[in-house]
Amino acid sequence: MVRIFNESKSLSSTTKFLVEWESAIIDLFLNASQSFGLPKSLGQIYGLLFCRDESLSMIDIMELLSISKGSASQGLRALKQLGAVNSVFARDDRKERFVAEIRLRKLVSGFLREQGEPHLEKGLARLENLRDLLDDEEDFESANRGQRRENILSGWHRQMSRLLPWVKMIVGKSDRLSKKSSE
Amino acid sequence: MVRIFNESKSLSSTTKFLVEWESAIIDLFLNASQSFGLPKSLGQIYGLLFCRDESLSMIDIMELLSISKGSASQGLRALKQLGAVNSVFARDDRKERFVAEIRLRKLVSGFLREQGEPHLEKGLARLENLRDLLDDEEDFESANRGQRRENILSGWHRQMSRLLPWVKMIVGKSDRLSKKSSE
DNA sequence: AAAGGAGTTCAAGTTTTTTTGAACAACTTG
DNA sequence: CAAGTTGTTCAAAAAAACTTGAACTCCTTT
Repeated sequence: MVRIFNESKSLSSTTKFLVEWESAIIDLFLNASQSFGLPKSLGQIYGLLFCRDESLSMIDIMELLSISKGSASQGLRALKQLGAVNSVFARDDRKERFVAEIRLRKLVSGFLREQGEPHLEKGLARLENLRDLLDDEEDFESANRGQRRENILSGWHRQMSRLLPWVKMIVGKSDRLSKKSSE
Repeated sequence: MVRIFNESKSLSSTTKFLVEWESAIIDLFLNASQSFGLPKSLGQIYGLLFCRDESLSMIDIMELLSISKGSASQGLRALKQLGAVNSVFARDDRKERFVAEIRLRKLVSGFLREQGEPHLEKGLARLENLRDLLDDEEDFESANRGQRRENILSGWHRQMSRLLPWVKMIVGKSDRLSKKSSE
């Protein structure tokens, strides 16, 4: 009984193959993903969800993209972490289902939060470490040169820290304006 | 005669080993390089040049970093391409010598020019290709869904294109303000 | 024009990253 | 609670990226 229900639902709502333009979009995201330094599979999975109106289960994704369970599981976890996909839980169904986040503002801020901010923090720790090393430097010339470099790096760090909020703001603003056409 | 001159010059101006804080900075750039999706050796080379006041030849770089001729050559080419290092030609010397570009504005705009803009152009080409595929789509439902996706992607493309000039501007502005401390 | 230095190229080797799939854990159902 | 489903983990395999070094080009010097 339940089985019949599930099958009929799948047939009615989820096309079990990719049409040509969907493959093109998936390939587009695959490339984009790599240029952002993320694994290909993240791009593929996101691209697939981006194409579909209905939510997909992990198994749908594995089958449509011909990727392994492991890739699908890890890819979806990373995408959730980035805020690029959201889970949907349908009652009557034990499976978790996924949809793509299509608000650019959310995508960008998730990316900056997960990829940008950690690097800035790590950079701060490294600068502190550098200051410690400079305190121990005996040679005056060298210590002086190191100090000048430390100043430059501190300045860069400050400027990059200031940049991130602006990026979020600029993308966010345009996003809200263009929302009418996509939602 | 010439040999003696060159040797004495090298000894007086270029320390033939790395001090501790220099290694720390080189390591910092090595990591930064990777998080920007660039090869490690680019970061190492840039980091070394960043530390030194005097220009270095390719051979100096190979020796100080213990990297191969090939890496040094390719790394320096990529860094020049990015605008992150500049060549200096000393007369009396056939070797090309290099110095690091330390103006953040230049570094950021070079990076965006070489990494950001090409991706935006490629994206535009892909969008055109996508439109062609959609024109050929027979199924009405599918074509309609594809059209909605194409609209979203076009919007994103527009917004990202607008973002780049802002980033250059924001970093450029702060850079000019903090210039007094580094130059 | 031979010898030598500076720099480039690229096929082969090395390292790093990504993907796979089998084993496992957690839950439901009959 | 045995059997079935969903999803995670991680060691090993595969793929991708990076580095090396020998061969080569182009200059300059003797």
